[in-house]
This record gives sequence, C-alpha cells and structure tokens, in this order.
Amino acid sequence: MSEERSLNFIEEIVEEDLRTGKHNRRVLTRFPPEPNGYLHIGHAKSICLNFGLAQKYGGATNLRFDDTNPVTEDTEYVESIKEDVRWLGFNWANELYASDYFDIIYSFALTLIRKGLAYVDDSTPEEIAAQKGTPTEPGTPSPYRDRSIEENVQLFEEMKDGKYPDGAKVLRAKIDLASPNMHMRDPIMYRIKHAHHHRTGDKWCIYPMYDFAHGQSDSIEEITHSLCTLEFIPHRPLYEWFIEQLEIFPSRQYEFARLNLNYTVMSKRKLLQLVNEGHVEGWDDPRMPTISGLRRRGYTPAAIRDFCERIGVAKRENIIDVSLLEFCIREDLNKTAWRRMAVLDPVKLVITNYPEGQTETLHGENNPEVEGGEGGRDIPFSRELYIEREDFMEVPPKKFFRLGPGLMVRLKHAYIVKCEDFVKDEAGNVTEIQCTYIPESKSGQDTSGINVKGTIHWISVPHAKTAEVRLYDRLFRVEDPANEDGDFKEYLNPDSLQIIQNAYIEDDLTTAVPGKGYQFIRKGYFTLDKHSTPEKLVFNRTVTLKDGWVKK
RNA sequence: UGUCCGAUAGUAUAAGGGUAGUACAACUGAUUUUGGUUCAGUUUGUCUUGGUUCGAAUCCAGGUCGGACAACCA
Repeated sequence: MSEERSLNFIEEIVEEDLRTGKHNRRVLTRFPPEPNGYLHIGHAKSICLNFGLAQKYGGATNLRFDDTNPVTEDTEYVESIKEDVRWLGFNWANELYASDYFDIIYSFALTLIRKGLAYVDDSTPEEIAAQKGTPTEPGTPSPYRDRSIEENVQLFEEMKDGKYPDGAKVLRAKIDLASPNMHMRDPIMYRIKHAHHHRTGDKWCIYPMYDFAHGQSDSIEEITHSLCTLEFIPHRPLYEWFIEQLEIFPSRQYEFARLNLNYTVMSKRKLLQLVNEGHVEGWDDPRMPTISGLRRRGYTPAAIRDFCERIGVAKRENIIDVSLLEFCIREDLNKTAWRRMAVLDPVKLVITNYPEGQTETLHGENNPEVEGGEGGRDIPFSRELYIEREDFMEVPPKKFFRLGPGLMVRLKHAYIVKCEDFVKDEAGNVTEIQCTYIPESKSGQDTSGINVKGTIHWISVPHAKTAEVRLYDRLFRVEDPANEDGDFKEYLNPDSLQIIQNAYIEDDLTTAVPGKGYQFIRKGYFTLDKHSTPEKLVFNRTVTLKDGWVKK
C-alpha cells in the first residue's frame, strides 16, 4: 500500500493541483511535435511523460502538431509521428494542429494591437537584432514602435492580405526593451511567409511564431500542464504575459531536462545530416536513436517505456548510459524471445565416431524462461556440424570452457563431444575440428556421468540454411560527439555496421515472423529486417547478450 | 560585467530538519545443458565556505563549477 515509487517533481505539482482542486481536478496534457523530422528516443521520454501523467491521474493527452513554419514541415513527418506514438502504445484524445487555430490566433493578435500591446515593425531582421541589445545591454526602440493603434490594425490586416513581400514587416509585442530576459524585448509574434502550408494551403501568408502559437494553442485546448524542455524556461514569462494580456485559459508551463544518450546525437538537425549525407540508410537505420530506427533494430515498445520510466524526470542536465537502454531491451526479450541457433562465423566440426549419413532429430524448447518452455522445435543433427570459430582455440587459456585439443563440451540440445584433432590450411587457419561424441550423453537422457563446463551452439551442415546477419555497434566512437572539437561526424564509428553475408541458421528460422525477437543462443537478440525476403533472409542484431567472459 | 536554471557513487534518480536509499554499470561468489537468466554479496556519493539548529543533502548567505538565453526556428 505504501510501496509507492517516489514522485518526480512534475507528479508532485500535479498532485498538489489535485489536492487544491485546481482546474476542477482535471489533467490535460499534450505532446506537441513539430512535423519537420522523425521522432527519437528523446521524444519518447516526453511522450511517456505526457501520456503517462494523464493515464496516472485519470486525464487525457492531445497530440498537437506545432505546424507554424510551413517551409520546414511536411505531412510525411505527420504520418511517421502518428505511427511512432501509436506504436509506443499511446492513444491521444484528439489529433490537433496549431494551424487549426490560425483564425483565433489572428484575432488574439488584433486584441493585443487594440490594447496597444503590439505593433507592426518595418525594420529588417538585422535592425531588429540590433534593437534587441545584448544580455548585458538594454535594447533600443524601433522607429515604428509608437505607431497608432489604427495604423497598426490596418498594416497588420494588409500583411494578412498579402500586400507585402516576405520579411517586409513583422508584428511585435510591445513589452520591455530593457528586460534582462531577451524574450521580453518586444518579441516577434507574426512574420510574413508566402509559403504553402501542408494543411491550410495558401490561405495564409502570415504565420505566428512559436511564442505566439504554442501557449495560445495550450490555452485554447485548456491544457492544464504544458510540459517542455529546459531551454524554454526563459520563454515562460512571455508565455504567461500573453495569457494574462489576452485573459485566456491559464495553462501553465513546466520544464524538465531533455534526454541525452551517450555514443549518439539527439538533435533533429544532426540526425537529418546523417541521413542526407548518407552516413546511415535513412531515418529508420537501426543505428539511429529514432523510434523507427529502434523499432527496426528490434526494440519493443515495452522496453522503451520501461527505459523512460527508469531514467526519471528532473531538471538537471543528464547523459544516460546506453547500457541502461540495453538492459531494458534484454530484460524484455529474455522473457519473450524464442531461442534458436545460428552460427555467424563457421568452422566445420566432424564427429568421427558418428555414422556417416545418419541423421537424428533433437528437440529444443522455445523459451526456458517460461514454464513448459512455450513449446519447441525439432533440430536435425548429423556427423558434420558448423560451430562458431571462436569456440575453438588451439592453445586455450585456463578456464576456457569450450573446445581445444583434448577438451570436452556439450553441444546444445545434443551430445557431449571431445576434441581429438584439428586440421589447418597452409595459412595456418583451422579448417576442421575432429571430435568423438559420447552416445550416452544425449540431452535429456544423459547417463554418461560426465560433467562439462561449457555448452556451445551448432548447425548441422546438410541441414543448414543461410541468412544475412547485420551486427550493429554504437554509431559514434565517443560518448558525446556533439561536444567534441570539430564536426561531430568525425567521430562516427567506422565499424558500426558489420554485415555477415552467409551465416548458418537452423531451418526453423526460415519461418521467423517480422516484428518478433529471437535469441540466437549465446549470440544475442535478433529480429527480421524490413528488407528480408523468403529468398534472402536478413536479420538485425538488436543487442548482444551480456558477456561475462573475460579473457585472462 | 546581465538574467535564469542546476549541482547527491562511474551514470541516472530518491531522501522535503532526524539511519544517505534504489536502478544501471563494475567486481565476488552460488546456480546453470546459453560464460545468458536467476540468486547472494562487495566497492563507490551529498561542489565549497560560513551561518541557523540538539541535529543540515535538505533552511539561509557568499563562492565555485556546469548549462540556457541576443533565429522573421520550435
């Protein structure tokens, strides 16, 4: 009963509001992406926070596209964002767009003009920048700052009516040029852009800026808790100033620290660069920290949600260790992934005392973590097998529990074998390992009394199927590429993708299902890639198994 | 030389005047037909200096360090 997890600071705010009866104890949040790129794991944090908060306190969450800049936005992004949010397991109460409110926001602007709190400014961008002053020096008024209300109304209407070219005029709030907060120094509310909007088409040629759209949209929807990231803290006084002057619903903004992950980059701009310059296959490249990339890589919604829960919510900047993300996906997949065998770097093993031409069918459970194994599959066994090259050492160190001259191992689901000899080519590469097997040691009916420390996986040569296997590693060589000297792309990991053209897999894997995770025993978790076909199977490695083996 | 935000093990995150806890990571050991899983255990922490107090991670003051802010981006 009192076994509750402690609250994060936003939950505390909400509970306090609930306690004091604010907003009739209503909780309405929103997730407000700009449709100008794909969602990444950082957005997942925000999604889980916003939707999770509403779920926990019996509220709801709107999905609202912050589409106030037609030149960078596109419906392609709208669709991918909706797919990602849905895939993560969340349902929005309403699908909304800031552009739905352009008429109301326009009337809000008129209201401020009539109150003498906004004016049309003909200054150039450079002049406006100069007028803002610097953080340590106050700004100076624009020569157009004191136009009459009538003139401002007329000019603003003319802006709307398309009488002026892009950049000729802007609408500015008249606040305080001496404010220590740069955002209060007469911020721009509207700018002219003769651009086609993905939803409103050519209806508008003026578009509101973020600061005069976001808070207004929150207020129109009667959002109770508007959550955003730390960099919007200085915007909050402006957010509240507009609401106060307009006398509209008092939404409140709360800021939390965005998610950073080590060994990757998280800004849309940088991710877009990686895509455009061909460093990755696309937004959904399995090495990308995008939701679509993680999905293609084999991450599950449950694992991502669990991750977002574990990282917490606070106001201090943070860089989360990817090992936590990896822990979350392993924990999920360990319980759900079916076990299969695959040999990625094969070397042949011949069982010299096993009859030539003989085959027998063994059995392996699907998942040992589940009571009863969740069923199983047949595994063909024969005299010649492929095993992993790294599972044999000519001169094994102490505590090497695999094969080497005279050493014994268990073949998973099969017999114990003993290494009697091996063959090398001229170059010194091992080409064949010769073993004898112990017939009484068959898996499940072992009467041999022999105990071996190691168990290895294998594939019967005559029954082997092939597949392409893609092994992924971190995209960058350094923890925080964005903060290194020079271009972040200099720190890309050249070995982030390793393609194995011909891995050997067990026959059963030819019926692998898209979207399902498989554990290749001892090798990691894998899932079918979107480019996989029945003729050419392609598997992505989601994550390796945790490796406790330390070489001495 | 401005304003704002922040500072607790390697990384995150609790403790809201009264035992510094949890997770990941790391390390030991046990179990194991996956060097996986599971289980048991270990190591590592309150930025600093003062003040208030019987008692401070917590409250106050000064400092230090890190971050944000001067797009017709969001």
